[in-house]
Parts: sequence; structure tokens; C-alpha cells
Amino acid sequence: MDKEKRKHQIMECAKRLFATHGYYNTQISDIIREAKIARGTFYRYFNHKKDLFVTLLENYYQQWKAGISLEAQELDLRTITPEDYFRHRVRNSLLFFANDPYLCKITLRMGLGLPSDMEGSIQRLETKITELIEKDIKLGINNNHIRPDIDVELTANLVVGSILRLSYFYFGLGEEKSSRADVERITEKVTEMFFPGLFLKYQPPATN
Amino acid sequence: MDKEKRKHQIMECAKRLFATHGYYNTQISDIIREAKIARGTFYRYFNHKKDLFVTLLENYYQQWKAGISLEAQELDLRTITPEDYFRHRVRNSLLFFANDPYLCKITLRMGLGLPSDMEGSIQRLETKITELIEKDIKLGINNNHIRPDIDVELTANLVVGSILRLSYFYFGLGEEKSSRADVERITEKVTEMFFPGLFLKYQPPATN
Amino acid sequence: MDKEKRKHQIMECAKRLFATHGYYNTQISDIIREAKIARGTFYRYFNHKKDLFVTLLENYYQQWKAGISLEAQELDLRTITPEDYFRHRVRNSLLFFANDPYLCKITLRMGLGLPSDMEGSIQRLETKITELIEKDIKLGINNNHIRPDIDVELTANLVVGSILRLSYFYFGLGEEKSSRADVERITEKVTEMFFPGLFLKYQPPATN
Amino acid sequence: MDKEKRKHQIMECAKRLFATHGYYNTQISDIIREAKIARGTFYRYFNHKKDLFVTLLENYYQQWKAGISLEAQELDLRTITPEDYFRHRVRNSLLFFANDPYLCKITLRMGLGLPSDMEGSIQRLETKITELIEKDIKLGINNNHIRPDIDVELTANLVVGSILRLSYFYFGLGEEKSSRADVERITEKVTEMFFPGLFLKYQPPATN
DNA sequence: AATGAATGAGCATTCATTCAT
DNA sequence: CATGAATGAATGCTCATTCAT
Repeated sequence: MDKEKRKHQIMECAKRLFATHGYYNTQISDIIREAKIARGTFYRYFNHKKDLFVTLLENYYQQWKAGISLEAQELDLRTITPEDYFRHRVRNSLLFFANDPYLCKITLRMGLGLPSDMEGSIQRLETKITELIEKDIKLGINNNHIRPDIDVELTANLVVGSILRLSYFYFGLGEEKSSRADVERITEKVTEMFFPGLFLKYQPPATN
Repeated sequence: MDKEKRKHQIMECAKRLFATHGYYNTQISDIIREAKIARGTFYRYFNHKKDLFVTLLENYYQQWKAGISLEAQELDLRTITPEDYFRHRVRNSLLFFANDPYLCKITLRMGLGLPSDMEGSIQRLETKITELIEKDIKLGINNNHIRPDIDVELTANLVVGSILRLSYFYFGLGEEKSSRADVERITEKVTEMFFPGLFLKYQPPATN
Repeated sequence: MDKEKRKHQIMECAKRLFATHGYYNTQISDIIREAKIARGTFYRYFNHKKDLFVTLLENYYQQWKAGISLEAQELDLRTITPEDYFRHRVRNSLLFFANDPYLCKITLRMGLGLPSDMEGSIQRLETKITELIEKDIKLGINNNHIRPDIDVELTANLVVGSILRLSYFYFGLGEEKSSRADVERITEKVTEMFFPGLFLKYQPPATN
Repeated sequence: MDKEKRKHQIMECAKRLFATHGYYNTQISDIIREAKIARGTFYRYFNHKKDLFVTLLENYYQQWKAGISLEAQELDLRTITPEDYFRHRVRNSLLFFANDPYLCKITLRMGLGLPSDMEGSIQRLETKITELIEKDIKLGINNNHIRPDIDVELTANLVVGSILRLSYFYFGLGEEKSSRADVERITEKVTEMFFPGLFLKYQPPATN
């Protein structure tokens, strides 16, 4: 239908603008200029700016759900190995995000709501943490503790991602400070999880 | 100094408000009401609203850096095992975030910039993905593929965090679609990393 | 003619909407929804929204004029008493308004242009004035000054109507404050007019 | 207080503009231009445009109430004649409206909400009705039925005011057509009320 | 230093009117 | 004739920032 096409066109423009400049730094004026439509036309398709945003994400969510059920059909659950099953899941999740960088940015809350200079302030901390982990990994490789064939950058991001997500989940959602006990438990679990895949079997330094 | 105390008081109020309602939904009016100061006073301590925000994060960053160097001193690098070293790093990162839920929220871009109803639209996708992984893990445990002693919720968040971070890093920062090859490579690395810590040694089903 | 019928249908809908929600709170969208016609169709029958409104009143005015000339024919001016003549005039005026509550509201400027909550603010003053007059009349009846057979509510409205109309005519149409002399003259005339019909012959209180 | 003075200044400007161009044809821009203040300043004193309007009327109402209680004190209720009492009431009501032509216009719903050209369409009907009554009165005077000393224009407005108010009260406030019975009853009461004050004792025409 | 009244650029949204089909 | 998608000028309101006291 032609009406749907127009709506889609607006959504594509908005998605790019939201991802690039953030929700609050994208004005209706920007969207209609980009979409080459008149001001009033925008409001024929969306009730508010907010409506557009929510529609965008709702759409994305539906797309993801559809992808999931499709994915299920591809697998022969009786014969697949656990490793392949895991691999499959990971691949499909990545593919989903890889497919649309703009929605990826929006969903991952990058560039959402903050002007790029302020965004930078936030990213710096993440980057620094990642760099620290990278350094640690390199050190571990040099000392023959960590498998030398791993991709340092990727692994650092992987580990940082876990830690940030767990912080968010366990410390950020509430409002009160978390207890030391929580931290210890989480620390232990994270270590258990990463150790086997990350480290070589440990050889205590030969003393002489 | 008294001046510093006043500045600190403003920052504490702002931090809480930013974390709770987002940068754009926190007005100067809110901050000065909360901090019990006059409008003009605010501008004696900060040049703009943006300045306050950046100062807040800069502070946080310095705090983190200080924590890091402190941490280094605690360790006797000659005798510590690699596992303890890793554990140490993880613990300190978690502690840092656990210590200040408001800054945690801000840094992790939660509640930043979006009214809570729109924020919900975003969180849904993350939650759904996490739930899916949780289901997979439970299935794996039932089928004796996954170690039964793991914490399902924690592990799901850990895995999801990795995947989201990698998506962000490899697909979100640029603007062009990513190649299939990238996805395959990342998939493989993620699988390699998690497999040993997550799965029991695989026993192919006995055929009869 | 079919065209006239359609035009009439639009006018009926608009009349009801204007009377109920006011001119400015009635949108073209409301009218066409109610009249079940398309947006463009409206503009085939009326040049503007204003045109519709003016047409509506023009129509009403013509109707009234027609009613007047008709009325004249009913009377035998040679034999009718002055009282019947007056009664006749009053009856026909009332009938005219009684016949179409929507046009009545519009002509009497009720519900024109203001949202109902603001309209309320205006009505309150009128209501309070009327209530005050009602109280006075009741008092007069109790003291045997006013004929006990009158309809209090009706009479209060009648008197208030006169006063408001005279205020409007003598004080509202111009822009400058009116002189005290005007007020005195009008007061005297109003008193003269209402006194004979409203009051019993006055009996000065017996002194002892 | 200075703050009150500023608020008062805005209200005075708005009152004049509302009365002259109507609520909907008075823009915030007009008000602030007239009051020589900035856009934002307006919103320091009033929450909305509507708020200003309601405040204006609320003020007027309070003024009226204060006037009423004051008025009560002036009267010696034990000695005043009913006629003087009535005269007093009428005078004070008129004085109230005479005092502020702008608020008079607003309260009487003139110039409220409609551009002056449309307002004209409405006024025409009122004017025509008044003219008709004037003609009747002159006729009555010529025929020696009506007292020759009355003020024709004033009396016509007085009678029209009553009729319009009664129409409004009995036919306009509801939405359904009124019954013929209502009209007859009102007609009779109006005639009874005006007849004694308006007409000379009727002399049936001498027949020969 | 502290205050808070004043400022005005900026923005989302509305709605009468037009015009291609 | 009828339609309804498109238009864009107009408007109420927000809010970061300034500045006189």
C-alpha cells in the first residue's frame, strides 16, 4: 500500500536521525526536511514525536520476534550438538544487530538522548575500562597464562560487556547501594565462567 | 572549602535527578529546587547544564582512575595466580559500579535522555533476549549439557551483556552494514570463550 | 434540489456543533465527520469556515424576517387591544427562539467561542446576580411589598435581562467609562418601568 | 507589592484585547507586545492563556461580591421604601458594569471569541429585534396607548433584554425544543410585568 | 556572593485550505 | 462532482541563560 510506503519512508529517516543525533536532538523539522514532506504530513502518520519513536522500536521488536521463530525452524533439535545450538543463537543475535546499525545504536542506547560531545564523556569510561582489560589480556598472554590465539580487542569487549551488563542488572535497576556480598558472589561466578575459556592451564612459576 | 561543598551538593542532586529522569527531563529548576539554591547561584558553579553533566562524569572517571592505581598497590604481582588476578579485576570493577547506583545508571546509559515510557520500549527487547537465553540455559541443564550449578539469571545477563557490547562495538559505532564474515568470526570467538565454562563435556546421545 | 439538501445537512450539523462547543472549538474535521462528507466536499459548498457561520446566521435572520411579516398578517390592527398586540409580539419572539435551541444558543452568544470551563466563569456572575435578585423578590413578597403571585425565577431573569442588555447597550458598545448621569437616568427609567408591575401599592409601616 | 503590579498590568492589557478582539483572536504575542514584556515573563504570572482569562473573571466576580456587601451597608433597611430599595439595586448593578467597559463586554459575551465581522452577523438580529420594538413603541405612543414620556430606545432595549434573557434561560440551556405551553406561560408573565409600567390605561377607540 | 525576575530563541502541534486524482 | 492526502502558516508553551539588585 502507498500509505504504508510513506510511513516507512518517514520511519527510515527518523531512525537514522535518532541514532545519529539522539531523540532530543532530532527535531520534527529535521525529520520532515530529510523525508521531504510537509510539517502537517508528519502528523498524518504519527500522533506525536514520541509515537514515532515507540513505533520504531515496536517494529524492531516484532522483527526480532519473527526472526526468532524463523530461527527455530532451521534447527533440527534432535541431532544438533549443544555447541552448535549455542553458536546458532549467538550468530542470530549478532546478525540481528548487524543488519541495522541505526536500530542497533538506538536499542543499545548509544546516541540516544545525548549530544555527541556529552556522549563522549560517557564513552570514555567504557573505553578506558576496555583498554585496561586489553592490557591485562596482553600481559596474560606474555606470561603464558592466557591463550595466545584469542582476539584481544574482541575478548576485552566481551568481558567488559558482561561486567557492565551485570552492574546494570544488579546495581543500576534499584536505587540503593548493593552489599559487598552481592559483589563477591557475582565476582566468583564471572571468574568461573571466563576462566576455563580464557586461561591456559596454570603452571605455577618454577622456583629455584 | 565551602565553595567546593556547595558545588558537591549541586552535583549530588543533579546526579540523582539525571539518573532517575534523564538528562533532558531534568530541568535546572528541578536541580535548584532539590539543591535549595537560587537560579543564579547555579550558574556561579557551572557554566551550563552540559557543563554540570560533563563535570559529573569527569569526576567519576577520575574516581575510577584513582581506584585503579590504588588497586594496583594491593597486589603482589610476583606471587598472585592468574585466576586471582582476574578475580581481582572483576571484583573491583563491580565494586565501582555497585558503589554509586546513580552514576552506574548514567554511565550505563539507562534512564538517560528518555522519558520512562519510551525507555520501557527499549528495555523490552533486552529483557526478551535475556529471557530467551535463560530458557536455553534451563533447557541445557535439563539435557545435561550445561553445568547444573550455575546461576541461570546471572549467566543469562552475562552472555547477553557480551553480545550486546560486541554488537555495539562492531556494528553500532560505524554506520554501514557489517559483513557476514564479521558475524561469523565473532560468533566463533564467543562460542569458544563461553563453551568451556558453560557446558559439561558433551556426551553424544547413545543410539540403539 | 439535491445540492441544496446537502448544503442544508452540513449547516444542521455545524449549527449543533457550534452551539455545543463554540465556533473555535468546532473543527472542519468535526463538521465533516458529523455530516459524513469528505473534506474537499465541504469547500464545494462553503468558501471558508467563516462563510458557513455567516450563512447560518443569515439564514436565521431571513427566517426571522419572514416570521415577522407573517405575523403582521395575522393581526387585525384595527380591533386588537394594545395589550394583545404586546402579548403577540412577545409570544412570537419567544417562539422564534424556542423553536431552535441551537440557533438560540448561538445568537445569544452562549457557547460561542469559549471552552465550557471558561464559559462557566462567565455564567457564574450572571447566575449570582440573578440569585441576588431572586432573594430580593422573595424578601419583597414576605414584606408584602411585591405581588405574591409572581413567578420568582422568571421575574428575576426578566429583570436581570433588562439590566444586562442596558449595560451592554449603554456601557459596552463604546470604550470609555460612562458618566454617573447616565447611570442615574437609566436607573430611574428602569425603576419606573418595573415598579407598577412588580410592586403592590406601598403601605408605609405604621409607627407607634 | 511590585509583583502584583506587574500582574495587574498584564491583566489590564489582556482585558482590553479580549474585549476588543475576542479570546481566540488575541494572541499571547499581542498581549506581551501591548504589555511590553517578554514571552517568558507572561508565563511567570499565568500558567496558560486560559488561566489569565479565568483570573480576569474571578477578579471581576470578587469585585462584584465586594461591591454587593458594601452596598448592603449603605441602606437602612428599616426605613427605606421598596421603591428606593429596588432603585438602589438597579443603580448599583448598572454602576458595576458602567465602571469597566472592557469587562462589561467580556461578561456580556460581546466580542468574545468571534472576529468582529462575524460578531456583526449576530448583532444584526438583536438590533433588528430592538428596532422592531422601538417601532411598536412609537406606534403605541402615537395611538395614545403608551406613555409619551418614556425613552423609546431605552425601553426597547429593556424589553428586548428581558426577552433574550428568558429565551436563553428557558430555551437555550437545555437542548430540546421547548413546548408551546412554556412559551404561553412566559408570554403571559412578561405581559403582566410590563403592561402596567408601559401602557396608559387603555381607552377603547370610540366607535361612531 | 547570592538572588530570582526577565528574557527570547526554539519547538511540538494544530488546523484551515488546496489540489491532484 | 467527490475525495482525502498534502500543505505550511500560525501559535501556545518551555526552559536554558542573563543580569540588575
